[in-house]
Amino acid sequence: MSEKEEKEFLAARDDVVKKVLEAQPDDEILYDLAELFKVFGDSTRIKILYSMFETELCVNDIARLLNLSQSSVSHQLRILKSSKLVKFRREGKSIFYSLDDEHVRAIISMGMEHVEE
Amino acid sequence: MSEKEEKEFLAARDDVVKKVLEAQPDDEILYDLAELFKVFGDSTRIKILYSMFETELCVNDIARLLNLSQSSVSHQLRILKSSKLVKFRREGKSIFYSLDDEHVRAIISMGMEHVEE
DNA sequence: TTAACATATGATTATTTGTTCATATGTATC
DNA sequence: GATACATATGAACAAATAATCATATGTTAA
Repeated sequence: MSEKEEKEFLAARDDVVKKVLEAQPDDEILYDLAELFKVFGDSTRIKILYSMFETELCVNDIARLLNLSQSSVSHQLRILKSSKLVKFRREGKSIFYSLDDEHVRAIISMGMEHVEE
Repeated sequence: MSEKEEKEFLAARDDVVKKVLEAQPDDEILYDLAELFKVFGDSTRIKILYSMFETELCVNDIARLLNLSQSSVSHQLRILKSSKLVKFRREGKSIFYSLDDEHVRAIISMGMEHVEE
């Protein structure tokens, strides 16, 4: 590369960087996005989410199903709740959890497609 | 709840648990799925991925763009590479990275929709 | 209101992980 | 080959986090 070409290359890169920077969402949004994926990024939580793919389950169901302590399930459900990934309703002594919306299913399905390649 | 109702309730729950267990993918798959989302679950990596949404970038571009050290970017790109989320090509001294496939964009977009609610 | 059951939560601990610093590898130009 | 530049990598350290244990809260039925 000649010296002139070199200069042009650098200027071109600067241009690209500047444009990308303008198109980039606010840091805050990207931070929230990462936080969201972090919730999906634990195998216990993924198992819990997946078990609710077709039906609602109570805490005890999940604990037995996945061979986890009640405490552990409860802790994880709290995280899933606060990320709005699951909703719940009380019925007597039990509390039934289910996936909050179609986004959750869609995100998991997309991930599955990538993994199953 | 009468004692009989109680018994029926427990039997019904057992049934549900059994059915869910049968429908659940292998642990190995769910583990891989969690590992995949874990990669998306860091704000530095999300920023890197997002910056490549429209165009390929070299390591130095990304470092300047996101105000990160070259080393840090390189480490993260290694993780993104091994998860098959980005591909790359060499051009002279530089190495240009880009998103590997449409799944990556789709997963990020889905996440964005959830976050932006 | 007490006993029994279901779920939630706080503190502690062990593990995982992202960044930094130093250095190595790879490429082009002289 | 020597130099300069771009990227990769290994080791070490600090911060984040999931499981466990103990205990608290909430609900039902006697």
